[in-house]
Amino acid sequence: MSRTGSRTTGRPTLAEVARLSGVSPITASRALRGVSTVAPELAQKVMAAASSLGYVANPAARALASARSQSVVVLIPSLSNQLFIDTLEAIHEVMRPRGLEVLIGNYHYDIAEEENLIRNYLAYQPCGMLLTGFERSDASRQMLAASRVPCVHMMELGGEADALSVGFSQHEAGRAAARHLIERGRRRLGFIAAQLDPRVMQRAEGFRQALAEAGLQAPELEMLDPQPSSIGLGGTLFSRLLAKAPDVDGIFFCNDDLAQGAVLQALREDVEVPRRVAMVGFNDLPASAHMVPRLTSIRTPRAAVGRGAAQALLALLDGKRVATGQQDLGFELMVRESS
Amino acid sequence: MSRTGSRTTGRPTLAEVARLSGVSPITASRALRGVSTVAPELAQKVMAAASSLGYVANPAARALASARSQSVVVLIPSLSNQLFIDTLEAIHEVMRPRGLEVLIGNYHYDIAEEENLIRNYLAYQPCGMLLTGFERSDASRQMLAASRVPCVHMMELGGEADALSVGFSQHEAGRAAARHLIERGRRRLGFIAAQLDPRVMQRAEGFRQALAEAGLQAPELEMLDPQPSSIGLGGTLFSRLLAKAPDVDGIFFCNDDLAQGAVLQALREDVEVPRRVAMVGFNDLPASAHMVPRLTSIRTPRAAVGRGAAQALLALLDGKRVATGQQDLGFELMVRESS
DNA sequence: CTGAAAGCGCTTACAG
DNA sequence: CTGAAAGCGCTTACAG
Repeated sequence: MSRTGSRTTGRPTLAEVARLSGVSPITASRALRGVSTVAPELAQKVMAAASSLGYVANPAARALASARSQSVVVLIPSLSNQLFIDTLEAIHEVMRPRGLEVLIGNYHYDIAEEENLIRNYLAYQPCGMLLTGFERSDASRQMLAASRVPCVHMMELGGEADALSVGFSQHEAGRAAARHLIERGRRRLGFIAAQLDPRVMQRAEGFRQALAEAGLQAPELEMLDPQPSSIGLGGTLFSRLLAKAPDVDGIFFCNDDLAQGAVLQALREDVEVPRRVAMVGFNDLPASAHMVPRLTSIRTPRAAVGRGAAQALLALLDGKRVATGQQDLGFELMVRESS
Repeated sequence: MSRTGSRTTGRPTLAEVARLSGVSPITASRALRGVSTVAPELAQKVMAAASSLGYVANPAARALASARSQSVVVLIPSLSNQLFIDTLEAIHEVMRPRGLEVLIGNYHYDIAEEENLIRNYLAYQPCGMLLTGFERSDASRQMLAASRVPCVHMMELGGEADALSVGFSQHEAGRAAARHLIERGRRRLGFIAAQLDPRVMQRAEGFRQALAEAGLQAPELEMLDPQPSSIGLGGTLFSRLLAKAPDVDGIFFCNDDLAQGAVLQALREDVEVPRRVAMVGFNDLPASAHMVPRLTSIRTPRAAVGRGAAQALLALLDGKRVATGQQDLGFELMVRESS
């Protein structure tokens, strides 16, 4: 009946493109998706018709018909940590040119929230998922497995045997920080950390191991605070550690914002850095190289992680079995003035 | 034929929920969407069936049938400016509980890229759009108008008569910065800016106007650089301005990262702040209150802008005509040590 | 290499 | 307040 069709969108449809180019809708569909079986001349015609009409495929119809959307879900624990912003940008740069939409889910370091996000996003039938690390609820793991959506894990290495991951060894990074301070002649090494997510704790372990290897264990010089990491907290924890253990002569911070807060607090309290206390940060956030003194920090390959994870996922989607399960992108110690 | 149905998703469907609760699919649909005409007892049954099956509606099917998705598109010029992160978070906090998905488009301060994003996102049939400011291409404007998708503009006030906006007066903010410095007795006022997007230029105008009102115009003390704003650039521009005009005694920075870079550079060059040069930043980013000296800055209501814009859009969707076209959320001058 | 038929899982009108 | 019918705009299988 109703050709008055208030149900239609007004946007050009595949059928119109097909009509204009004199082929069937299926052929038009194939041509537009770049399916190779279409004769080049027909494909040309279809492309021309599509662009002359300003045709853009309806993603909902496409998803419904194929039971798979052109969306990739990325789950990250925080948006306020610059770290993940860089990773997200890199993911976008890889995915968008391929016509894939990136759905971002921030679970605020809350495993139950991540589970809800997974439940909801699975309904979108994403063609792939990019996850942060390996810690999640059993329910999350089951939903993910049942959905058979291809996943790539970011930031950490490891996980189950068949898991794909792109990241670096958090443990080794923590170790490298400690060894650098030890090589600089420091003997009373502190560790200041916040958030305390799995990756922070892996760095803590690496740090402790290096101290143990050098016979310099000092659990009394650790300040672990579960609050979110921030500049303000870094200053506070630094003051507290110094008051409690005036002989501390080197500190590793689990994130640069803490280190930045500490170096500013030191300036305020006239504590000489690095003469009295050397400092090493983590992530090498943009501000660190400009601090006074300039912060030594471990530069993490966060953009490369996003890019690598996105590319690994694309390879999976293209049916290319990815060669290696774990991609270790390493890290780099940027030695500056604070150590 | 194929009840082997590899086309189905395996996920529970509305039909199954309907069968389990003994109603028709339409009634189940209505109950799940909270359409009020459904008898409470039936609605109860449907809800129970849905949750026992773990039913989550297929957004693609929903969007296809209703010609409208449950997605809201947010277009922002940058992700590396903490400013927009806070706005995005606030938007998510309002939208997600309502079951709306937030699609984020970053156009990197590039109007042509914004146009592409609009073209592509319109295919998703979003139920609404949140835009940054009013500057965009004619094509963008036409597509938006033709789509009839409800829009709310963020950050700036103004626009066309029927435009909805939530923000604050960038012009007044620039003026307030200048007046504060003048009240502090400063007479040679500089302006350091980067990115030079429309909002920066509006602040510049306000700043200039206040100088003019006080007879203190000094165009030679303006350093405008189109590069992206960053801490490093702030330090560089500050050094350059000081070298060029040693008598500058107050500076307004269009963004806090520039001001942070300048205050750190001043520390390095032994330029006393505020004795020799007072500084006022913009946005009051988290690090500013911790600088040495602590930065005076204009705190912008970025989370409130996101929240307000999201709520205004929801009101529009609910058919409540929003009372006011412009929502001025103001700003606050945070006076600290640098001025 | 191309196409006619069927169907993806919902909601929109329209009745009653 | 409830439902049978039709349709949203694509793609999947199946033929040829």
